Amino acid sequence: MAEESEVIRSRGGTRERIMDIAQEAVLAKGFEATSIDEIVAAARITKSGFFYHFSDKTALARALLERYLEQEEAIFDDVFGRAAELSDDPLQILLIALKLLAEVVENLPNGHPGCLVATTAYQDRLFDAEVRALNREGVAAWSARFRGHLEAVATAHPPTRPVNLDDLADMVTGVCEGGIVLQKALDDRTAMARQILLLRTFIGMLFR
Amino acid sequence: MAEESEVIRSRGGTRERIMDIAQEAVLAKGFEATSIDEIVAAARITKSGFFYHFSDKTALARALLERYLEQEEAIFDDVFGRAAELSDDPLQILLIALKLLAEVVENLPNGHPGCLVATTAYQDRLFDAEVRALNREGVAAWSARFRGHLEAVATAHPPTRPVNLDDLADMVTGVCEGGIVLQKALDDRTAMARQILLLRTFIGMLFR
DNA sequence: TGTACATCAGTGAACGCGCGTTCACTGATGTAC
DNA sequence: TGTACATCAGTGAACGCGCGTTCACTGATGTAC
Repeated sequence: MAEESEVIRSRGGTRERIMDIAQEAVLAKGFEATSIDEIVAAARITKSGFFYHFSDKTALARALLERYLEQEEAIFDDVFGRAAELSDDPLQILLIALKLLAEVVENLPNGHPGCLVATTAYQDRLFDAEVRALNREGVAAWSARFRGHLEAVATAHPPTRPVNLDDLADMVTGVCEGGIVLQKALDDRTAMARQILLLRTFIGMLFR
Repeated sequence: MAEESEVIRSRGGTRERIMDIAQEAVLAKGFEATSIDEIVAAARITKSGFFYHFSDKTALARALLERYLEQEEAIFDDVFGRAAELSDDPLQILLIALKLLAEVVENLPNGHPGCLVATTAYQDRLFDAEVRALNREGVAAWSARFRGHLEAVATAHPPTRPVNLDDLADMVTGVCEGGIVLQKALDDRTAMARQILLLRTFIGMLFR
């Protein structure tokens, strides 16, 4: 019975497995409270095995954040890409993309597990300038993307009230971040999707 | 020269000083990364002095969160109280209150230092059911307050589009939380106030 | 007003455990000739 | 096809430091009679 849990060398997958386990723990307890011991126990390797993949614990933090930012970019590419196939109007594309985004986060198994950008921001004294810069640039890239779409929308449909498009672009990120905090604090896995849909309603009102 | 830093027993103020120091550190590094050693060094007492005021470290977490929730309630009492003196119309009261709230957070010395509810939510596996319940009830109380105001607004000024008032009430909290994350991640101390003012614009549009 | 006792707000020394990190080593797979 | 060597993906044992917590004690202030 102990034999069935024999070691299966998962060729090349160990690093990703370490990161998956670490990310889940970091989003639930914070970075410092997540020990290498608990990670390697869950990953079924030894501590030295961890240090083969990461030179030290801060290298894990950097790798986690880099991977997370790439994954989020991929999600945004996906929803805006699918939206662009369904309409030619910039406003419709944005509204469809926000609807798709709400669906994506709603359909995650246990709701959105948390944003690594937010935990990093709330623990930034733990990290060096490089990680903080990565976090800043990650959020700035999201805002730049949304800002681009919003400019196209505003050109085709002048807003009914004067608004700062930079602030509105930031609000897309902000409502997502706030939605996740609500979700975690209220223990309500639907909060984030509902917040995104409400922002969508406001954007729909503004540009018509 | 070493003599001038003599011990001044700050009658009764030590506990508050411990909590001020701890809160600043918790909002910048997380709870577990904030050591009792560093707190007592900054507070100029010994470790045993800390344990005179708090039975253990989790008692500090609970006290911090309780105090924070009370302080936030006081701020909301203040802005809605001042707003109610300036108008009789529910919509105007809400819009004035949001403007005052934006001013309050903008005028904090270094911007809003961070929300303890958000850090707690992002580290909830560190805490027991009591602290998690406190956090949930704190956010629920904010939403209930906003929801009350929104009902009065909706009665006097029917919304121009169908919206769920519960979601909108949550959004006031959510935009604040998201604004703080943006502020920290982008290192831009004005982000939170601008997000609140943008939400105010949307609310103004919705009820007219 | 004086004395006895209680409470307040801490001090100082010690504790064991868990943490991140290092280092010499290993067995399986890949590559060159 | 066989052999030599290099690289990959780890293992196992040990390290010292910092962490939260405990415990016996203390000196100043407050209260009862």
